[in-house]
Amino acid sequence: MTLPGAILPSAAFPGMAQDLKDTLQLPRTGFPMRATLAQREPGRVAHWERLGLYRQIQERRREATRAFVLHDGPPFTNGDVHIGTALNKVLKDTLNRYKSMRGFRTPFVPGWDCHGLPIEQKVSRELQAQQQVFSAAQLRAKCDAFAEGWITIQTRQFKRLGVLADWENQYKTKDPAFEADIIRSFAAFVERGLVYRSKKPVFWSIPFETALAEAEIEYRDHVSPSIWVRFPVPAAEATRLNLPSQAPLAVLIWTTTPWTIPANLAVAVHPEVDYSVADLGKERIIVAAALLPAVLAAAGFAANAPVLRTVKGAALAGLAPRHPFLDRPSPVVLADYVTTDSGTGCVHTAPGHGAEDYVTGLRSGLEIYCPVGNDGRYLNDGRLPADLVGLSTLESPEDLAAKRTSPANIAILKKLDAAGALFAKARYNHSYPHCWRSKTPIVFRAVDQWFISLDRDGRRAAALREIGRIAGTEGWIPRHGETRIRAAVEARPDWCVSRQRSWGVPIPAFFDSAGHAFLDAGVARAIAAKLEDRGSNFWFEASSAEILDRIPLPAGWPAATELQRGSDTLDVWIDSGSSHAATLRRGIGGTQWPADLYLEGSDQHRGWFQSSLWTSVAAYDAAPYRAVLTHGFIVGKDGKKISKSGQYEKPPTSDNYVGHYGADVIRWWIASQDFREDIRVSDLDHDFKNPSSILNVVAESYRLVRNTLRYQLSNLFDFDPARDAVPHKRLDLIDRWALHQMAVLLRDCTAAYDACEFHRVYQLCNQFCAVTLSAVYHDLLKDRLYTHGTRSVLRRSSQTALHSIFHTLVRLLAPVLTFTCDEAWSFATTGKEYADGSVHLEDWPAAGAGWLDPAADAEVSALLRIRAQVNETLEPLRAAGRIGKSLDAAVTLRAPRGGEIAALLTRHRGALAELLIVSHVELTSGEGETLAVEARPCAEAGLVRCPRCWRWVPALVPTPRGETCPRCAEALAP
RNA sequence: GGGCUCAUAGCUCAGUUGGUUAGAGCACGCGCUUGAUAAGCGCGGGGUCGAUGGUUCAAGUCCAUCUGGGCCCA
Repeated sequence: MTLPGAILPSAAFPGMAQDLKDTLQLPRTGFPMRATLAQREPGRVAHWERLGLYRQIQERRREATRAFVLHDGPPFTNGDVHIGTALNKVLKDTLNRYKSMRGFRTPFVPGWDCHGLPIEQKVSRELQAQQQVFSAAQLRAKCDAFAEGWITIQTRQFKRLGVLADWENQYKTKDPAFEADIIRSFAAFVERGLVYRSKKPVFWSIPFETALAEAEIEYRDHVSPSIWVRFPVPAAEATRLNLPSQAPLAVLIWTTTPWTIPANLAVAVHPEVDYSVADLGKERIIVAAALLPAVLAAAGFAANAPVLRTVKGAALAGLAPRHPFLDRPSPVVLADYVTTDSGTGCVHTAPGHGAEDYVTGLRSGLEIYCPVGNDGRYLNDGRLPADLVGLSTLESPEDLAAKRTSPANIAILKKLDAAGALFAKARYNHSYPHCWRSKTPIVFRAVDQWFISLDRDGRRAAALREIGRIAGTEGWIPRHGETRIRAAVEARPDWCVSRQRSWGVPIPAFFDSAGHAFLDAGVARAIAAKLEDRGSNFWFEASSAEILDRIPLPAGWPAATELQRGSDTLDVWIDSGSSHAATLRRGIGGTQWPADLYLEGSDQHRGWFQSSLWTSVAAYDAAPYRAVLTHGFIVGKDGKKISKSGQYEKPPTSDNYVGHYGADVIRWWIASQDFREDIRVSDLDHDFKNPSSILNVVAESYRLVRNTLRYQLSNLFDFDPARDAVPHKRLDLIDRWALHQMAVLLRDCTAAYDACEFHRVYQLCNQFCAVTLSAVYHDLLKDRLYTHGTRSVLRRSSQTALHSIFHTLVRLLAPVLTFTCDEAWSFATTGKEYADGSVHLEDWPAAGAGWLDPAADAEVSALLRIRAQVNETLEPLRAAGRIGKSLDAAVTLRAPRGGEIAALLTRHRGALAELLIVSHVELTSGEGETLAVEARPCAEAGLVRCPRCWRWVPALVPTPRGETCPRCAEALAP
């Protein structure tokens, strides 16, 4: 029936073609090509929960000699898991899974950071909106419920990402036992004598008598008195610094908060700025040269006052002008933040009333002086004039409505005027911070705070020593992490740990009626034990006597009944910084101290890495981690940050990304980029349909890998390794080559995992699947897998290799593609979607004996270079429509006579057609220097096409199912 | 403004101690296949290596300055 030289159109003989097709060993698998991850992954999450996969993995490594403890940094419990948080958790999960497969015991206890202002503020705003009056304990209960709600949600979102963790033993900073350990961490600082009391300025709401956080501030337009004030320079002082002394001389300052003048302790100037001594006739003033005209204009002077001297600010340092109405000097100090944008260039400095003033005060050894009480009134501290005592700095809503300034301001203006110090005054419109609840202007005032000294008892030196020790074992990854934390630790001022908040861990301090503070490590520990038992609300609800009941008080303490408990809470950085003590030290969930690794964003050099280091160095004189690995931040496709909400229609939450792409694609994306630098992501709006967007490219790559696994699975449907495996020595050359490539990939990927360079795993595997397997190995294997009979040794040889490669690859990728690999592994081992086992319970793959085969690699690599040349030759034929698939071509290879290529080709004469995926190869020799390739359609070479295997052969032979090539006839034989 | 850090094809990454015409995968374009088929194969185009200046016989690689990002401070 077959006409020689003609392509058999299968459509003309559909029955027969179908008949023959049925004799092929075509791929078979239930593993779906379409992943539909977003729909199907939740099923596997539930499956893993049923299996208790985390427990099973821990159980399997229970006796492991090596442990890998990755200590989880707690995310804040006030919203959905952000894509950046997802990145962090997935990196941890990937590493844990890898280490577990490598044989490590990998307990992973997840944690939650529950306390803090953002939650307290959100909750109190809600209560406020409901017009509810609430106690601290009530507010705390609401905050607790709020945090708990988000823990539930975030847990689900983390699980959805495929993160495995010991959720039963998770730690929460709000748990009583954890809170107790926070207090014990604090007690360790107390024990070393590091905790002291000092003042620091805070935003203060007078009506509520409370400190405010930045987030509780609203900026509103406000009219303030703007005043220029003389600080007279005594003649002797002027002479001392070689300034004109013949007429009255004054340093001129400018301020919009007259009420802070009584707290003035210095005048700050910039060392590099030029200052003029201007002669106004009756007096001389010192101001920044650049601001002289503006100052003169403000006071109604002509702009042409003669300048007697110009000096750098640095030359004024140490000059001691007098306070305008108090009997004390106000020395000139230097400060870099002084500008000549406004004012006089001579900055009124009250360390108790301003952030920069405070820093300058600390640096210059000034007192942090604040003569204003909680109620906003001047205190009777024996240093203020009697007529000021009791005056309020508050501008009430009535004052504001009447555009009246505060009683304190009015009094100060009068006082300055009376003292002859008021050079000029004006009304000043500006944006000024107001309390979000009372809508009144806040004041900045220093209040007593608890501080931790970082230098006493050699703690800073100890921290730096630990940083160096970790660097010595290459523990800072990347290496410049050391520079960063070292700079942070070296530069950090003493740690202000008290907060005037409710939603936090109470500072176990007491006060007598005179306001003296009492703090003791032993008492603190006893209170920790009590709160561990009764919950920390006990502190807020009970009396001091109840709190201190049966707690022995140290010598020198008043009776408990005379004490009042403090109301401050601890800085939340102490909370999370105590996590190593509250979990690792206690061996929660099988963990141990110190951690092998902390893995967080690089911002934590100044945050958690540092706070953990301080608490640990205080308590144990050692760092709580052996190594610290940091990742960068997620940025948009333009390289700019995406964290600002509102930029996108859909917020960049983990669920939004997972819902579109599936967790495995997100995990594949996370693996694809070098996370030590910025990590780019496409958005969910404009980029969703763009095939070139980052996530769509990654999704495409995912499909490639998935199909590669599917090809292997589907061609192993009739392969039983116990029955059909071919010993390695008897494997066909191309199969040995493939196993060699697999062994190399395994070696390289293992090294990449060990170095936490997942992007190399991505690149290597992508390349391996796309080129080594799909384009080369899998493509040329189709002929023997589909058309050789089940008795074919070559087919079994290839299946042996495919089986090994599949089981290696699926485990190699399991730490990253957790869902897909488990699914593929399940189909491979049971033929079903879900199995009782899991790829995640398997060991890390090992290359079989003989897999590394450089000889086979060299041979096949050389042949593949020839294949590339053949493909190039074939392309014009295809373009001209003379051939379709490469199997339609007959090729002549003319190698240089007696050369290496000729020898190579001769050695593999029998395998060339299959390797090149052509029907016929003819070897000849020629004189040229290089290999010459010629190709023509098989039809023109007098060959006929076998309707079964589609190869062109010299002649067909009859079979019961029609004519086929001799090889197919043999395959069809019973 | 300061500390740390990054910059190689449209995207993600390689580029060893400076040494041939700077590579890969994906994406893109043009074909093929229809027995991996919402798959697979082939071929191809595409980069003044952020900019400028310098060191050198030779610079993506070393140095300086600048520009533009990121994190942390101020």
